[in-house]
Amino acid sequence: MSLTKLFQANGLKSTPARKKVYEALSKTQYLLSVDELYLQLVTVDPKLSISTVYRTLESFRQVGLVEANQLPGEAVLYYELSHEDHAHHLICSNCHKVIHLDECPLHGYDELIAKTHHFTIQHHQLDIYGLCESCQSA
Amino acid sequence: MSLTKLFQANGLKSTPARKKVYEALSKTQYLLSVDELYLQLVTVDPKLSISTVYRTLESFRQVGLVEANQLPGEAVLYYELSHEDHAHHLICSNCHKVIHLDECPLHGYDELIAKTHHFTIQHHQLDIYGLCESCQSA
DNA sequence: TTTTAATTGCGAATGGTTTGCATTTGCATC
DNA sequence: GATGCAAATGCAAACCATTCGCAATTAAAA
Repeated sequence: MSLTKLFQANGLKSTPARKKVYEALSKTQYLLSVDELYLQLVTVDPKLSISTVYRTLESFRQVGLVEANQLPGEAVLYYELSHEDHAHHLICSNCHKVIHLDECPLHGYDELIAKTHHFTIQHHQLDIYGLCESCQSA
Repeated sequence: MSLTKLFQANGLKSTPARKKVYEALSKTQYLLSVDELYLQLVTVDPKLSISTVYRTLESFRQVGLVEANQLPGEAVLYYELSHEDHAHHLICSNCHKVIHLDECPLHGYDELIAKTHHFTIQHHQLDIYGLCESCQSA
């Protein structure tokens, strides 16, 4: 499916800025902040506005194309394309390289815990932080 | 151990503001934002500055007395007293009531995953979100 | 091609957090 | 208990990531 069709299928107009943002996210194995994304894209399109990057990511997020992640101790959000069934991550604290876990290590244990405490569970968040192979060497 | 001694043991002077912040955190079962904490304390001490609340929490955090939590979709941090061995939470999305899990549901499975992907693990984050009993009724 | 609503760029506004600085306050020492 | 000094505080200003208003541009349906 072309990007244009993907966007239109989600009720979004296909624009150069949106294509660039999507392509940048699809090519990286790292979580990217708005700033990182903007700095990377503005070199190609000097009149790109950072507002557009914010708005594009928010549009994408609303239709489920991207996901926003908060990293411990950092104020900014880090974005990645959505990967269904890949809710959990192995994240390099240093370079923000991310590996998607294709299985939830909890295996429903969260629901058991919630029930014990009379909670109605909505969702859970699990991320594992460490150093990736390259960052260990450096 | 008195609060004064607790603070001094951590290299912090014992001040009224710090006692108030600590007491407020020790009495609640909810995660509290800086603002919530400030609004609560300023009624007792009208000339308390919100800067002091920020600085107090940051001092506490640095010596490990409190922990800061980010809630999904919220920009502000939520604080609680540190509970050793209670790294994971059951958090009510509505009222921010928190229940501390006294066991890690991963049981070291995170290290196994990390090893598989050549990551050196540093830490992980696991929080379960839902509605507490009171918020389910309401 | 025309029309219309969505998108963009730009700059200003926002809001949570931090900082500078003068004042106050713990608390160690006398 | 009085004194001295570094730490803590209050206040206002600064900061900075993010959002917003608005006019100009552009995608895409008619």
